[in-house]
Amino acid sequence: MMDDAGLRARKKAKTRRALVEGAMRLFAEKGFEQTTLAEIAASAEVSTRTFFSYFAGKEEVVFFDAEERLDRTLAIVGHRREGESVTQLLLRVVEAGATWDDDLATRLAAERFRLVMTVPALQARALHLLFDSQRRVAEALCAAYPDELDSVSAAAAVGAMVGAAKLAAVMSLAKGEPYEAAWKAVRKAAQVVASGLDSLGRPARQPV
Amino acid sequence: MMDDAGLRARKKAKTRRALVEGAMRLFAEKGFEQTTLAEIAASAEVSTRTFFSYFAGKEEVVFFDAEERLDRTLAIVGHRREGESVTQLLLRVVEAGATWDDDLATRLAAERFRLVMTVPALQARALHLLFDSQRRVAEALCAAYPDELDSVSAAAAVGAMVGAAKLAAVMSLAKGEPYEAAWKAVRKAAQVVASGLDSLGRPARQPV
DNA sequence: CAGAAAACATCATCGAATGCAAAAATTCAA
DNA sequence: TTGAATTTTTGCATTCGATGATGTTTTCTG
Repeated sequence: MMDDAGLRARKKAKTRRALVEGAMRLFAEKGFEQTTLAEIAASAEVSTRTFFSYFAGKEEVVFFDAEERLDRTLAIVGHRREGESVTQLLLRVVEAGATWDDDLATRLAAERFRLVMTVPALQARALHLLFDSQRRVAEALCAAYPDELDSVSAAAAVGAMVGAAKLAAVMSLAKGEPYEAAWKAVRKAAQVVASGLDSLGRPARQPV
Repeated sequence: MMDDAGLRARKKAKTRRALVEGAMRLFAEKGFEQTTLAEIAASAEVSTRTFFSYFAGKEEVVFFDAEERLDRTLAIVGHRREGESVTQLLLRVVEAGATWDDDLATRLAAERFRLVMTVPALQARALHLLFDSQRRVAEALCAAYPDELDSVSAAAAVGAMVGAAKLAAVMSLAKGEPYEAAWKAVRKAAQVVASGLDSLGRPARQPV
């Protein structure tokens, strides 16, 4: 249907935004599980019943931009550069994970991260979303390199890269290190995976 | 406290077992979300309230042996063999994931797998458990190779290996391949990670 | 057997989630 | 502009998972 014209669509987008902002504010103020759906709905001036026509559940609000981000990642994989290797492409995907061009997402990034790290239900939801994304990315990668990758190799590549990046980031941040250090850890992890675990004990290869 | 003697402990173990078996049977018969806690509790002849003193929630029943399996994995990492490389140890851990020595777990393995693949809530829970396990394993690995690994490298290694194995297994099974093929895919994925992603697709290519 | 401790049941409550039908808002065509 | 047609919102009822409080039964210890 029409994408942005129409009062209806605009109002819908506005309500969605209001729900996200209201919910995130409440989560920050009084905690995720302490915030009830009734309160979230009230903060956007809709009924609790209406909430569920925007989000499937309380957790979904926190990941309001997940679909959009996945689409962008799939686009990167789908339009791979000429002569680019699988590894190079995946490193570029990891790198792209750092960029935000969405207002709302940028503003809420820190609070979202804090929530995901502290609320078990959100942690589980985040991992599930990430997992589904990996599957999609692996399929796209397989399609992008039809002559070089079978589906299992593609899955292994994506799983390894994302798995390493994820765990490296979490371990770094769990030690209380700042964002910058965490990103450095992610890049290092990606490099290790790219060049093989066997390179771990040995002197580091020349970084890219 | 005493470990296994005592009527109390035996009865508790028996009840726990009854809850697991009853729940899994009901899940198989009528589906996970169609089964209520009241029914599960009734199948083991306890009150619904008592159920929660055995499991934190309906999903936990399905992963009744998670803790035990993690402990065994940590034991492997903790007692690494003389001269064994990080990669070799991790490959051995992956391999050990295939072994079951628990009656109950063996009998319920197929149904459990089917459930996890089809029920979103269980998928999320499984990923969360796996993630927490990875953190613990990464820490253990770091402790086992204090001279060769920092915590980020250990995290990257574990994340890469587990991530690759997981995604490879799921992709394989999603294609309808049998267990044996899935395990082959897991081993292949582990090998790819061990030798580096760059080894994918192009047999003879200079490292980055 | 008596007292302590653990496990359990009963009762009550809260919140998330869903189905349903009525009401309101928006679109579109005449 | 008016009046359907369609979409969105809402209120209500209900189901179910989860938790707390409290008293009772069962098991353990001496």
